[in-house]
Amino acid sequence: MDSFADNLLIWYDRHARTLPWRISPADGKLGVLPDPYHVWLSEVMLQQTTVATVKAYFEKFVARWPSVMDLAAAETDDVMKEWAGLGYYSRARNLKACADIIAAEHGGRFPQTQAELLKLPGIGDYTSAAIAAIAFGERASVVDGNIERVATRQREIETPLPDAKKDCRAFMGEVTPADRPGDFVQAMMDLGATICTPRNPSCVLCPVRYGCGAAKSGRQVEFPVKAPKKAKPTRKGAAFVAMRDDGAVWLVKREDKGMLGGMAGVPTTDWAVSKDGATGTGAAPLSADWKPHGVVRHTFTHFHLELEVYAAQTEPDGSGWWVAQQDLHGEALPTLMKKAISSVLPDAFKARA
DNA sequence: CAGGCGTGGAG
DNA sequence: TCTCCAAGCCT
Repeated sequence: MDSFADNLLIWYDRHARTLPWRISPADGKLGVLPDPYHVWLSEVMLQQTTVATVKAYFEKFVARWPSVMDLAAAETDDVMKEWAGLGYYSRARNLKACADIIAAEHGGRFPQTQAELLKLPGIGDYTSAAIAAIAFGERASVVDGNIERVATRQREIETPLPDAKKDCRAFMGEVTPADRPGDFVQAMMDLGATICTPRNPSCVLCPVRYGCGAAKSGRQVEFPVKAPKKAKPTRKGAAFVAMRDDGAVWLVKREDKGMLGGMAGVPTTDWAVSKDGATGTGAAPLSADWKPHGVVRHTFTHFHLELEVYAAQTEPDGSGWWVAQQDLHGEALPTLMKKAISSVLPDAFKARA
């Protein structure tokens, strides 16, 4: 009894993180699997998003929609409002679409195999395997960023990501136990998050250090090897904060496709497409005495944005709605939009009593 | 299949 | 300030 899995699970039973969507070894419910709804919701939120950020969102969602049937009965706009600030907004639309399918076609119960889960919107290779393993005990092949790091270090896999992913999957196929596969993948992720970290890994505390090729050679931080990144271009655009006499702000709903799709915001130029220069009040959605309020800088995954913000007292026409300043926090406003509005109205999103 | 798609924290 | 990046998915 000295396998990779044994060593890792012994460590996990002592050091597992306590997380709101998880049944921890510390809960004393050995063998009890967590609610698939909780696993699914947390896994979708955790896609490219930190645990620290997700916790509060997860708690809010579960409090408001305790089951997948509740989420299916919700309005999409309300889901977008609760998701605001979490990013990657297509996840929220897919989340709702997935809940609708589970309610309508699966009687409110999640499919129990990776293959079936994979068919659902917003559930890909990783998430389907994670739900199957954690919620249903399937010995599925789970590979996420943490596991890629652990695997490439264990085996000193020199192939750059993402090509190394199949080697990582092979590694997981070798080490994943038939017993407790869900705990095992969570243990791998906890190890990657707390011990086998990108920088300054704590190898001296690692339960699987003796089998680790990179620890032996001292090349831990050289793995995983990644393809070089492309430089981010800088794009420019303009945003228009239209205000009514009573201070209310004019919002519009953005198109479902593209940047910040389906979210609310102030009117902007088409900065998602324009490479540059589409700024200035000439591009304003309506003519008014626009006053410049400086530039908001924001960085997305693949470009930097310099957004010139203009403000005016004006009555826009077209589709949109007025929102009193004290109600702005309840709208589906992405962080960029909160920044733009705050540059004109510094107190708009200040903490409320 | 390479690129689109957010955000906030760490170093 | 800037770079990296955190439990990826979709097209």
